[in-house]
Amino acid sequence: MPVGTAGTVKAVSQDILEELGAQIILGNTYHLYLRPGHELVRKLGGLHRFMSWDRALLTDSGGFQVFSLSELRKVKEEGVSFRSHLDGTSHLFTPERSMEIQIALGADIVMAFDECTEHPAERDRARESMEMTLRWARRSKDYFEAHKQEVPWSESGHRVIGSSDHRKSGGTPATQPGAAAVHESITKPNVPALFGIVQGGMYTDLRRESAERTIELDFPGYAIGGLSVGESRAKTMEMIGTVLEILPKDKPRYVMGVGYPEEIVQYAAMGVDMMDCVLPTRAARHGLLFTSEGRINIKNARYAQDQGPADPKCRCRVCARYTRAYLRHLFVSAEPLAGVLNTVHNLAFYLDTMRSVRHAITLGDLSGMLAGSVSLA
RNA sequence: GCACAGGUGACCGAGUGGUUAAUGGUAGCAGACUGUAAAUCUGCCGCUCUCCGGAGCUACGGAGGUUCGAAUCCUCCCCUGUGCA
Repeated sequence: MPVGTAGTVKAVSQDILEELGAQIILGNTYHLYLRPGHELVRKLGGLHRFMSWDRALLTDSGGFQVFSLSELRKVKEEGVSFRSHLDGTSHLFTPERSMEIQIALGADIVMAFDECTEHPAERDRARESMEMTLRWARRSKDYFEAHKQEVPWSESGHRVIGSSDHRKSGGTPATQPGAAAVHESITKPNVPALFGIVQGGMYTDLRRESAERTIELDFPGYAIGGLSVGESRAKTMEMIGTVLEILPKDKPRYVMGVGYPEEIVQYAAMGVDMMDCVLPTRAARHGLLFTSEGRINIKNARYAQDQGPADPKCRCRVCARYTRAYLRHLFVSAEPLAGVLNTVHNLAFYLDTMRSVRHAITLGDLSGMLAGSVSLA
């Protein structure tokens, strides 16, 4: 899942995301609450409609910002008080508030408000954090069940611009004739789903307990959070493996915030269904490209006269059209197009990788990909 | 020709007797980035060695000089800009 924190997957437009085959993207509660404000988004018909994205949308609860904005927040039982990174104003985030905002945004998948435990964390601290996340999960669910609303603008999958009540008019696209056909086969549930989040630091028994007690709350999907926060990859794998043994296989299992191409293939092979990561998009804007030949830093002098595509095996529109020499020039020149093209390629690479994973799963054999994944990046 | 103002490392530009191989930028070279405070951040950036602690050279237009010590003060010369002839 490409990450689109502020209602946009940075540097690429929605039509390109569709072309790349992205089926779902993320939005972020904290960021959209601060700007432009969830009430405004609700008033404008929900986040799908606001950003013209009629495929699936998942909103993160703000739990990660508890971790990443640690300088600007204070965690209490009731919730987390943040000082806005934009203007310094104070805001209280509670599980109920997070749900209220996410419901207003109108995402298809809503995440429980959790505390992303920092690393390293002492055992007692990790337990305390895990317990808090469990209590917040309960509160998130209670509020969500009592207040959830139909997901706006995603019923038919038809893209309808300029009509706020297209469903009432029979779902007929009001404008953009022909556009509907592109997404005709895509249907989404009307009712949003709330996912619980497993925490527990880097302690297998806490992870296990967190998973078991989160399952007791009975969510339609489960996420594993608090990973890739500085621990070794072996540790990440250990935690994922431990939790996957417990989480039900017939529900989506989502590892939050991972990873490098070779990592996400491994996680998928372990049984992970969903992942999101800023890496392909952020790295792209910083000049790092993921290719079948490994990572390349496009700003390196060695590419100044390289007439080949970013990735000779990639079939994306960027690789089909532009040379490494040109991509380097754009980056070195700080041209905005550099970030755009690099992002398109990296997302293509990630989404292609996952398409291959799905294909391999369909064929019943992921081992070949795993063997080959060493060369992925 | 005269009068002012200047000449600093690839470039711009601080520094006006001593912690100065010389502040800052830019350019250049490389690295980091994992539920996005990130089109961001970090390192290197005179030359030669290095056991990476450092060592030795050469440097602030040129040549002399003053001084224990000079990019900084003095003399002459060269060059640039502006104004006047």
